[in-house]
This record gives sequence, C-alpha cells and structure tokens, in this order.
Amino acid sequence: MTDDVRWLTADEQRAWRAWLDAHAWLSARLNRELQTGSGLSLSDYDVLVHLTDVPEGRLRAFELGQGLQWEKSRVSRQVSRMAERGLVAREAAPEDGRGAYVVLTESGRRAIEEAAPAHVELVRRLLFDGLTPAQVQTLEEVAGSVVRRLGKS
Amino acid sequence: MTDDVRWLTADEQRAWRAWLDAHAWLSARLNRELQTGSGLSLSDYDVLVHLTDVPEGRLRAFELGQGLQWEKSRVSRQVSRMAERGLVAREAAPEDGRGAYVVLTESGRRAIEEAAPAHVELVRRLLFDGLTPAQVQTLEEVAGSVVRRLGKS
DNA sequence: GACAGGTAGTTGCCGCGACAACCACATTCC
DNA sequence: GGAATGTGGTTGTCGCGGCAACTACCTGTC
Repeated sequence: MTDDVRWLTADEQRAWRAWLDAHAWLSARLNRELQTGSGLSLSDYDVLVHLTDVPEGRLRAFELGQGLQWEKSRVSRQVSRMAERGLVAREAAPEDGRGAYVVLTESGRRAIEEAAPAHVELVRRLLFDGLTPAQVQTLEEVAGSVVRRLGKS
Repeated sequence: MTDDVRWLTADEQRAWRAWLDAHAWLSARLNRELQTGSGLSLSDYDVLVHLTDVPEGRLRAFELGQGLQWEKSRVSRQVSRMAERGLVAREAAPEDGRGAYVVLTESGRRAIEEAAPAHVELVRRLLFDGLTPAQVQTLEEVAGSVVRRLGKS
C-alpha cells in the first residue's frame, strides 16, 4: 500500500532474474535431453535415483514422498505412470494394511543405469565446468541459506 | 557405457541438490503466497510485469514470448486464461493480419500493483536478507555462466 | 499473380503438480 | 471393544507446460 516497500536493488534484481532464467533453461534442457535420450522425465529420474539409493530398491510411498519433498498425490500418480511403463512396481505392505511399497524393477534399474552417465555429463558441462570451486561453494551456501529460511516461515 | 564418466564430486553433488531444493521450495512458496494473497499465479505475475514494463502496456504475443522465454502455445493459453479473468485483453494487430496484441487492462494493472509489494518483500526475506553482497554477486555470476553455456549448445 | 517458404497464433494431446475430498486401516482414549 | 482422531494412498478437478499439427497470413521469387 504505502511506499515503504524495500524494493530490490539493481544487483539483486539481476541476480534474481538470472537465477530464475538459469533454472528455467537448465531444467528444460535436462528434461528434454533425458526424454529424447532415454525416454525418462526428470521426475522419473528422481524417483529411480531414490530407489537405487536404498538397499533392495524398495521404499514405502510416503518415504519416497519425504525424500523428494513431493505431495502424496504427486507420488501416487507418478508411481502409477511409472508402473504402467514397467519401471517400478507396487506392492502391498504386509505390516501395514494401508501401505504400499514402490519397488524398482529390473527394467527400471537398467533404465537409470543407461540414462545416468549422459545426464551427469550434461549437468557437469552446463553447470560445473564453468565454475570455480569457490563458486561451487558459494552456490551451496546460497541455496542452503534459502532452504534454512524457508524452514522458519 | 564405460566407466570413464566424470561423476560429480561430493561438493558438486551437494551444491546441485541444494540448488534444486532451494528452487523447488522457493518457487512453491512464492506461488502459494501469491495465489492466496492476490489470486495470481507466478506466471500471471510474470506476464503482468512484462506488460507494465512497457509503455502503453501492450505487447505482441510473440514479443511477450521472447521476453519470458516461453513457447508460443504457452503464451497463447496463459493469455486466454488471463483474458477470461479480465487481467489482459487480446487485440488484433492492424499492421499484421496474423498478429495479436496482449493489452494490460485496468484490472490487471491494479492486480499487480497490489501484489508486487508483498511478493518482493517475500523474495527479499527468503533470499536476499540471508546473503552478503558478495554472495549476491556470485549468484549472478553462476546463473549467468549457466545461461551463457546453454546458449552454445 | 502464383507458388514456396516462413512466421504468428491456436488447439489437441499428454504428462506434470497442488489442493481437497475420500477410503481404508491404525492408534488412542475412554 | 467402540468412537474419535490420525495416517497412508488414491482420485477428481483444475491450472500449467511441451510438442506437434494445423490455420491464416506474410514475404519472398519467378
């Protein structure tokens, strides 16, 4: 209402816009490359990464959701789509009648093992090859600061 | 295939994950706050910003697309939704029979003027208040580097 | 002025994502 | 043990976003 808003400085505006741009371009590019290269979306990839990170390649749906910071409805639908394509399977949880496990299939494991090298290579080429170690360090600090601030309101 | 992939170092992995996390949380939060506070989405907001930046508050659809780095289909649909809500209006371009202008309405101008202060305040609180000027500078460098690298393949 | 190629914009289709409503089972409290 | 409350998952609805197909128009070139 009044004029005592603390607007952004020119530097801040540039940094803010640059960040938004960089993220938009980068994720679009990674998604596209992943899609055409291996038929996976970034979301598929993330799910598969989480499943391969864990012994047995099986997680309760809600655990997957926590790891990915996803809504449960998002988890549910993503798993449905992936299950249709054979990348994962659902299994009832014997110890909890409500629960469901999401299990990595052989085909899912193969898919991510084939997709990962090119994906990582692209992240490296587009992001890290252009940065000094100090910049990498600062990037982590900055991102960390945001996450911490989001934590407390 | 072979094992000569240059995987990410631990530092790089942390920075990468932190970036993805920070962006996911931040944009979710900004979107939510904007939505509940003023009924606008981030996309609505971006369109309105671009229109207010320009004299007369009118842009050809393709110009808007260039400014936002959006697909033309995305522009078209976004404008349709916003036009339904009275935030913008479409106008035929007299000088090009194919063309369409997107025009800021009074109601659109009011909407962004009401939404902007809280939005900027939130960006400041969640992002810039936690950063030193040097960090802001580095953030811009990093993001800029990514955008430049995306330019050339 | 006709035809080829390019450009502006819309639409269909599908995958993605948030929110809310809902179902089923678990837990707690009496 | 039965009601109240909580938790894990699914589904409906709607807005968002990319790609490809399509229409309409413009800009050459001959």
